[in-house]
Amino acid sequence: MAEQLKSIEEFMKSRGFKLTRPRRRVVEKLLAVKGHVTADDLIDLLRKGGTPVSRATVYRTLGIVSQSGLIDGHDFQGGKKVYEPMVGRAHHDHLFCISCGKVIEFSEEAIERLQDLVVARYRFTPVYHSHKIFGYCETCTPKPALKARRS
Amino acid sequence: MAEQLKSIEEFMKSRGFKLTRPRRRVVEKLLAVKGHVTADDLIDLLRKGGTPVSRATVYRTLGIVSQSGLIDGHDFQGGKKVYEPMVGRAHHDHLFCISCGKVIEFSEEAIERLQDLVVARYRFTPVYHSHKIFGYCETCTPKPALKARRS
DNA sequence: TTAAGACTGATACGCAGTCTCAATTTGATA
DNA sequence: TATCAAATTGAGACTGCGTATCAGTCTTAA
Repeated sequence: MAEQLKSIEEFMKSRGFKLTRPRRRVVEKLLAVKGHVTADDLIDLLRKGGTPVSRATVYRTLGIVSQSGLIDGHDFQGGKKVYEPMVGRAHHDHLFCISCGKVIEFSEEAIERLQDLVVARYRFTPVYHSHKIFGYCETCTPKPALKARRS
Repeated sequence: MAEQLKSIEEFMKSRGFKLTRPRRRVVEKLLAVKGHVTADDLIDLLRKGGTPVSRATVYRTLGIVSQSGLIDGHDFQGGKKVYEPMVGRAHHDHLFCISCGKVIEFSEEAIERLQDLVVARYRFTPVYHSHKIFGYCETCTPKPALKARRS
């Protein structure tokens, strides 16, 4: 955990940013939460935790740290970005349940390698990618015996 | 083209929607444009074409038709959705150049099949997916001889 | 201590997309 | 063809995420 913070601090230094107290609060809170959080979640958590940080700073900090690859931002529902720490974690992609909102992580080395082939084919230099599969999770999948869910 | 419109009309009928004149205008314009268009592009094109359709109707129509899989909506830049007709086209995914905005389509059967394995593993019922690779296209990729582009 | 520059926070703003609701259109039926 | 209930439309108000602004604060180095 302190290790993770250190990585982020180093990244920021290398880019000429300072890890100020408000920024540290944002990053620490993000690292402390497991799973996905929105910017507003963080703002709330910080305020409730007695260490409020302004919206602007939260957004700015997330923006800066996102560039490092140490945290990832995803857009699942459209219009609300969720963040998750990636420090020390392997890359993964997501299944998103369009009924209950559940997020399942998956990683498939073979897909990653095929992506390498694809980008090579187009002489494209990849920076990051987003691979999301939307559908119904096991519990939300309409059972054959039941009426199909009305969309 | 008329064929494509027919497919869309059938889909709408099957869902209890009418293909009214404003909706037909939106769909026809979308089919006429090759490549990607935003909702605002369509609104402009329709107005300039002398057959204006209100924002609300354009958005509603795109929303309805999107459900059919006959048109696809993508979110490349975050905050502005682009649509493309898919009628009679094979599924494909995208490379997006974060420097010039160029969009390259690719399709990789092997990746699609691996996705099937992934969803089966989690007993997930896929409805649609989005696989985007962001980076630099051939012309925007910084050449080794040149200074690296500042992000 | 001081000055330059980075950062913060309150809030105004931008903008894509949705909602509202009165007016209009549609299409099934008589 | 006339009628009417239901669906749709359009103008514009509204929502909500995220960004820009800018005066005031904090750092840092001399």
